[in-house]
Amino acid sequence: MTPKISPTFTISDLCKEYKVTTRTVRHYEDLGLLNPTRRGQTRIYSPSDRTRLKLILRGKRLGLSLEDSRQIIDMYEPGKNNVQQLKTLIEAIQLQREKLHRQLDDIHNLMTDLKNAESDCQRSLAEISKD
Amino acid sequence: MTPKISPTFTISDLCKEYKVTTRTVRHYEDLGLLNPTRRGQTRIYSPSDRTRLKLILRGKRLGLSLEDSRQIIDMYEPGKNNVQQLKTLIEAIQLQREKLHRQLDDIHNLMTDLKNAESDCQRSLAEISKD
DNA sequence: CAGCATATTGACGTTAACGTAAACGTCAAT
DNA sequence: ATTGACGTTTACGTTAACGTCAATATGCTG
Repeated sequence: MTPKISPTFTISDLCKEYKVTTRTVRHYEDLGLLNPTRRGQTRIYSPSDRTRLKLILRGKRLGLSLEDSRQIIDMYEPGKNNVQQLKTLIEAIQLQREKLHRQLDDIHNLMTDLKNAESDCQRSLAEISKD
Repeated sequence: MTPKISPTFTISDLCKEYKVTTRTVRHYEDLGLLNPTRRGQTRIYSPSDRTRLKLILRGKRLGLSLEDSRQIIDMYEPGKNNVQQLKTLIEAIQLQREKLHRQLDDIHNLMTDLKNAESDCQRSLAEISKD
């Protein structure tokens, strides 16, 4: 078995891929959201680091704070063996899910509103072109 | 026909209803998102003001900036007669709708992730209780 | 090996969205 | 006439999430 060698990324690799600045990526590291290894003093990012970054940015698009994202990402790694911790974690997950449900509602409503607004505009345009 | 008299609200009425502080509501006014009338120097809010506040808060839950919300709310009032303005407005509306579609995608993915995370937790719990 | 791109670490600056505190007006009830 | 409960303006403070330098190191490339 040839030991699968996973690819690595430089900071600018990730920055180009996700359209963020190096400052942003380093900032996420300051907050403990990313933990790249080092070659010398240069940061080396693993595929898992890359995924975490992707998840952070998804969180941002949903209006989550970086702190929120950090917690959510931590939910994916059930390193917690303690029963109580597991139960607490499940509760936290369910809370997040409920929040997402509400957000789905909001989006649906806003989409409807915008659809109507657009229809109104179209109608106005049609009116105008009638002369 | 008795002229329908619409209800009015004080600042604290709205604050209680939507769980925000007076500072927040006044802040929205500073930014031009609300325009209450005055009785003396006291703010009087109309049902329409109330609706606008509700829309602003919905925007916030979706991660919109106040500036974004202001623009979106303006989209509902097509006071724009000019053809070019209407076309520009329609484009803006469509952009917002695309963004919402992306957000729907993000939410769906995040929901799936959380569902899986929860399943993992449940399984771990089941494992533990097997002794 | 010189040069240039790319990396690093500070450290101060900025913007959005309020918080917080002071100092004051208003009105109804005691 | 004083006491609350609510309202107002003004203004400085705070937090999150980076931006923007500056000074310095590292590493490939001709």
